[in-house]
Amino acid sequence: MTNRKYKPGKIRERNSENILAAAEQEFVLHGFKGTSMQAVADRAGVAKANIHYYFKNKDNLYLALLENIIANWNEVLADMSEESDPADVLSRFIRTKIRLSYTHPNASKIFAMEIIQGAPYLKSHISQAMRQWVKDKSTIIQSWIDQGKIRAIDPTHLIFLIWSATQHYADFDTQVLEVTNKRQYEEDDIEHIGDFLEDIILAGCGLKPPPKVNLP
Amino acid sequence: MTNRKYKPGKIRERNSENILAAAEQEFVLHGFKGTSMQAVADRAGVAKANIHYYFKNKDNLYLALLENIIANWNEVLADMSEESDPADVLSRFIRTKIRLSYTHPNASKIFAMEIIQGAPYLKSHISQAMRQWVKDKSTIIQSWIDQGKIRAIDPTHLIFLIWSATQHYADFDTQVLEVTNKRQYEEDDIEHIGDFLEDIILAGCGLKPPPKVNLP
DNA sequence: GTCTATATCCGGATAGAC
DNA sequence: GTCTATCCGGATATAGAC
Repeated sequence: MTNRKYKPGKIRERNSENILAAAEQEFVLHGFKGTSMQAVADRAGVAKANIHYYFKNKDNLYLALLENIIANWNEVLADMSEESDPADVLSRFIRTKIRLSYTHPNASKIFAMEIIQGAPYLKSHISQAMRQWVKDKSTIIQSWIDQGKIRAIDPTHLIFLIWSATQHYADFDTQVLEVTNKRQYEEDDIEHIGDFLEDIILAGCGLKPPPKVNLP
Repeated sequence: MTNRKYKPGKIRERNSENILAAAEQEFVLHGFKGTSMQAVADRAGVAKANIHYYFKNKDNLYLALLENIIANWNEVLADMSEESDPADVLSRFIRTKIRLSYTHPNASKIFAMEIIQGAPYLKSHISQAMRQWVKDKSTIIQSWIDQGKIRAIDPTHLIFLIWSATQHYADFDTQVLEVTNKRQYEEDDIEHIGDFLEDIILAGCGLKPPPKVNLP
């Protein structure tokens, strides 16, 4: 029954968030088709019919999750420009994405599975908003190359490289943790991974001092 | 009915391969739970009951696919040693994996989804065979560092970097192709991606001539 | 070896009492 | 807003004729 004494809108909000959190877990573990509304309901602690009350159907529930995920990523690199310092921008790009993988691993995984399966729900978003985003950022990186600020490398593939290298730690955490024999990531690991990727990618772009190695 | 005149064993083999190929497609498109035996049967052009005759149940069919996939990867880097030339080994590693992503994208995708969902069927393989593989290769890379052949970087994370950067083009091909506005990869694309990744990663390891960039 | 038919169960979705 | 009961389609798996 509705507890009218305590802010009516808050109940809806709290239930809605519980359901979304439960759905996130289930979709990661079993995929879209493999997730049952019953399992989501059990995990969220509500009756199955209530999920339909809040989200109409399974598609809508899934889409609500995807929208949350995309919204979170729109802040990344919002402020980069042709005048920016490349080393600074790339460093922040890498570290922001690594931190997102650490704080929102499930979001990254759901997005990954959606793309791997052919992006049935996100294809239009990718070919529009995301393509434009990559185009904009690539243009700025190209301008850095033209200014001699960084080495001549393909800007689009540089973006793909940073995406893949950082998301790997969220999407494949099971593999990374098993191989490195850890139970979960610690703050130190995140720091170390950020250092490693910044070091090797900035060096790859010619943004680090010359290496101390005997070249052939 | 069995056509006894023409090599009885071959029929079993051909059907088995058809079913595996069809299952690969379906598992990629819909995930493990989302794939129906009926859909696999239709795609393979056999009756549903025959799949159970050949593979007993859905789990076995999936496991047969996973074993094929893993067997394919065991050739990679089989011959690297402490005496090898790092630039040569890393270059071949990168290009072999890119080519595998090009020739067997579905294998990569099924493996990726399995890991993302927590590796329910492969966890033991990862914590045993795969962990040992990474340990062995990391030891060799570390010896290169000790010999001054390459810059001091974390060997394990270098392996993760190459894995993630190369597999990205198979697993996220939908995203890559939509963003770059192509319908499918061409030979030239594979060449270009190989060049890009070899260039930036070898430079990151200090295996390329000093960059022509104004350092701060 | 291959097919049809069927047993058995579980999924999403909704009706309707409270 | 929340719950129980239920509809109905579709899933895995198997039995048994051919």
